[in-house]
Amino acid sequence: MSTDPRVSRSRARIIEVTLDLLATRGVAGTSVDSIAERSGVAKTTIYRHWSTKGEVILAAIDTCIDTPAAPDLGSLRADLRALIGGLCEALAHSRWAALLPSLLDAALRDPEFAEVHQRFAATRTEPVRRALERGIERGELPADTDPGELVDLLSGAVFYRRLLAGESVDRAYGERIVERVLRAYGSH
Amino acid sequence: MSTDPRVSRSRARIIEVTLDLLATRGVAGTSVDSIAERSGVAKTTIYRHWSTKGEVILAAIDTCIDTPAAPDLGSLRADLRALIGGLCEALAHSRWAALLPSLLDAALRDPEFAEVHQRFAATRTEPVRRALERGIERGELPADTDPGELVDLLSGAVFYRRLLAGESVDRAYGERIVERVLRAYGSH
DNA sequence: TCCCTTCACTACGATACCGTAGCGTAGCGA
DNA sequence: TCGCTACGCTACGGTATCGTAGTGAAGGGA
Repeated sequence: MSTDPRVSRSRARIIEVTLDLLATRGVAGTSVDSIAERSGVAKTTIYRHWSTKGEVILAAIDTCIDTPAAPDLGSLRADLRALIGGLCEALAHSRWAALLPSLLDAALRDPEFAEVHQRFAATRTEPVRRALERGIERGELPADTDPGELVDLLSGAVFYRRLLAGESVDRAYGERIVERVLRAYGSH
Repeated sequence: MSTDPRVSRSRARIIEVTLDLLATRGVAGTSVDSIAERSGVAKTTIYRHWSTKGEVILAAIDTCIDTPAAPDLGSLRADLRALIGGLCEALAHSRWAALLPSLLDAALRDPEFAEVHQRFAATRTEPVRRALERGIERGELPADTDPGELVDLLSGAVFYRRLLAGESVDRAYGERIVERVLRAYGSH
């Protein structure tokens, strides 16, 4: 009952090429024909595995979700430096970052894409939220701190710089942002 | 040498409908045929005014650029509250906000769209930068303050909340962010 | 009034794309 | 070895889209 190696090979090639095309041409610019051509997998085979273009693309994007390493390092500062620094690196190098603008756009008009984006965002935000709550419990942050606002400030700066301003971000930048934001909450 | 009223009428209708379509269907989903159909202006007429679909869309987007009111209110806090509050309102209600994700995506692959987005971003950030420089001169901010970092934090939080998290932003939220960020720079 | 511009309309040609059908082949597992 | 499954290939039908051509009507300015 194990999977036919031909199946997994086809699927892998299709997903791989689809991700490449998504990164360079975006969701709207990625066609099934181009996936077939670039992957060497016949178009009919693609439709044997997924019944619709949208499903292929969603399946490909789904493979990009990477849970950020979220260790409990014992202090809010250390946790945030690790998390936001990691976010910067992901935004600079990961596949997800390359197709994020396209995903964002698609999510506006298609609930299925919206759901995938939602899942991405949650995966990224959740560890930050947990670190913040630990910080509140430890007294590193005021008890009435709004975690959402902090997430907006931390993640926002990084995303803004990368997506809106079009500049690069690295771990050092992320750590600078963490230091600055912590100061706004009285953490020294 | 004044313009034929028929010309300006056609142009206005085309731009108007194009903006509507861009907001609902995005850049990729907006076709010349649909613009013609919805506007009542013949497709041939559209091509009399612009030689390419891309030019029509760029012309439409161009009309969305609105320079934010940038008064010198005498204090950094007042200036930022006005500017970031205005940004929140623009993100919540303006046409530009509705087509921003699509523009962002298009800018990744087309230098013409990138240039338009660049102009948008500059129009928005420039007044903030100037307010920050005035704040540094007045001593409301440390002399070695990096204005870019502040812009990232202020605008970033707002954009992140609206575009990435998909929640709404209003003037009150913007002002909260301003207060929080100012605290990080020792302004009380 | 009269001429010139702009317009709407229909009809194209060309291309790209989606999703399907049929057929013969090659690889997998028993 | 042998049957079954997945595959590649070619060829469709249907639709959407871009951009162009030609014609006749309507609106604007002198």
